[in-house]
Amino acid sequence: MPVHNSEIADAFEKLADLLEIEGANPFRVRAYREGARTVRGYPRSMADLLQGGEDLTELPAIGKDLAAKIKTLVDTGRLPALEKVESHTPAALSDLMRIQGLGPERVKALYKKLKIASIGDLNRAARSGKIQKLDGFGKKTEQMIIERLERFSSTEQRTKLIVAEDLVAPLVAHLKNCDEVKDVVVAGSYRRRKETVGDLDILVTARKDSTVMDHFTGYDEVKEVVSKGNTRSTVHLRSGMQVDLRVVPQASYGAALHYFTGSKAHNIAVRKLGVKKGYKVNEYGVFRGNKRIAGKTEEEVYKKVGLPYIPAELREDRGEIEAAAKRRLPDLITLEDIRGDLHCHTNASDGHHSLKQMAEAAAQRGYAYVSINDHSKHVTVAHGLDEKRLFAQIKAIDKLNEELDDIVILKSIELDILEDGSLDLKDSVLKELDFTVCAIHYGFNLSREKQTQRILRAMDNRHFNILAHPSGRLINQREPYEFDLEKVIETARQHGCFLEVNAHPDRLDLNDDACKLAKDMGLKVALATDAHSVANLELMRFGINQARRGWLERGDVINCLPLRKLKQLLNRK
DNA sequence: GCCGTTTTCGGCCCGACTGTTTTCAGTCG
Repeated sequence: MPVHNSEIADAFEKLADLLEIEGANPFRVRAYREGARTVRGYPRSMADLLQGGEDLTELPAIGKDLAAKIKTLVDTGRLPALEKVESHTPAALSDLMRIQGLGPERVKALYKKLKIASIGDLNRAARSGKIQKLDGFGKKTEQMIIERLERFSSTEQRTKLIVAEDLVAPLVAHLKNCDEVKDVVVAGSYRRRKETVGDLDILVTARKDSTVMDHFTGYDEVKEVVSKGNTRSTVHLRSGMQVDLRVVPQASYGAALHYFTGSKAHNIAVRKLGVKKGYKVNEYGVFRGNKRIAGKTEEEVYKKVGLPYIPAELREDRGEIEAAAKRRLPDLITLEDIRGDLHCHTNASDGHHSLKQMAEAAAQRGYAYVSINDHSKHVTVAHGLDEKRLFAQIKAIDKLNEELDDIVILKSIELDILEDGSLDLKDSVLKELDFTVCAIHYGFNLSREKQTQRILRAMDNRHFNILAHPSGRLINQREPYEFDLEKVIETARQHGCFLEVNAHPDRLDLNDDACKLAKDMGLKVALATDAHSVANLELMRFGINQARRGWLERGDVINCLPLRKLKQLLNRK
């Protein structure tokens, strides 16, 4: 079993936690955390990079030492440095750090004085009143620990963006109801349009002595006020979502928006640029000495540190700072660039609406074309189409295309890739289609090698055009299956195939990192909703979010092309 | 431990809130 990037990152983070508890050099601790972040977010596996003879110290935040540790982990599956630390500091102490309100100092004190080395120990000690007697702890801290422990197991998961949107709308409306509030904007990962959000960061502009904080904590849905100050408050909603509200004056709006949008890594990089120029950058502005020299808009802040405006979706410190400095930021795709949807179902399989309803809804969105991609016969639960029914659908589409003059329906299918890499329907019917979208719907547990071969073999069929939801993951529900994404991208490029960016908010597959990898490797993608109803066509915007996070431009997405050019690309011959 | 159009050594982002304190440490974002 090859070692996963996430396992390497976990090991580094654990090492960082334990070293921090031991009181190691804080910058050394940070170095492990930053190394972990690089490895976790990297779209290619460290194992593959090493096998290809690449130099890991080329990666950001990876130096000689971490590169050697990664190699050891990949070669042996073990990290001696971590084992050594674990021999004198219990590994489970890093679990205690996951509890909100417990950091390295408190965990160390709990371990040294009360021998607390696990969540269970902590629970017993808190409930027996031992913790409040410790120096630096008190009754409130003990109570806080008990409450957080109760919450600990249930609230680990991040919230899908589309779910967060439903929480945001009424809350923003509530805040706007406060007369003293001018602007309300949701910042954080929500504004960066990340596929999931951990909490909500909301920024409002108002005078410092306004009543907005009372208004905020008085919101109906607030279950618990965690902290409350003049400029910052934190609450938990009944839904379990944590919301941070920050209040800043109008003159700081841009600086605050930039700061609270993050990401943390992006902010640190921007601040470092500021320091180089002799400025201090914080949420109130850009300062030279005590004088604020920028802060009203985000553009101002970027300009002062020598950069053009960077779109929120790119702010992950994944190269956008360097690209901005060279004036080489991508001109990101927008929803208006999309000319059609390339993955839609009808009630012929598991969709809810008819061919005609789907086509008319797509036309209403201003699309020039839409493709119909019902399931193929292997997906029996979805009443997938066999050759005969697909022939019938092809005829129906031909007929409908004659009737409709404002949109073209493309004849397609969501074709199952069988376990041996063959396709679910005969070439005799596939050749009648405009193109195919092919997908894996079972056999998720094949080995990485077999799964990769399955996909590559499928691509050998000249009727294979687009690989749908390439990783098979369902956010918060199902991990991606094992396969070699890089090899799939490379083979797709050679064969004239494409990968889908499935826009459904449960999938968003390819994810952002993979979008960027495809782009860097010269492969275009198809952005498609996998709509199962007329309403689902609206989900395209989530795909746009993910594509923008993956640095994609109009030219990287095949359904930004007019129909004639699209058809040329989809004709493999 | 990483990193370098000042540096291969000496730096490493910045502020708010809480609780336990009599002036600040710890934690978080």
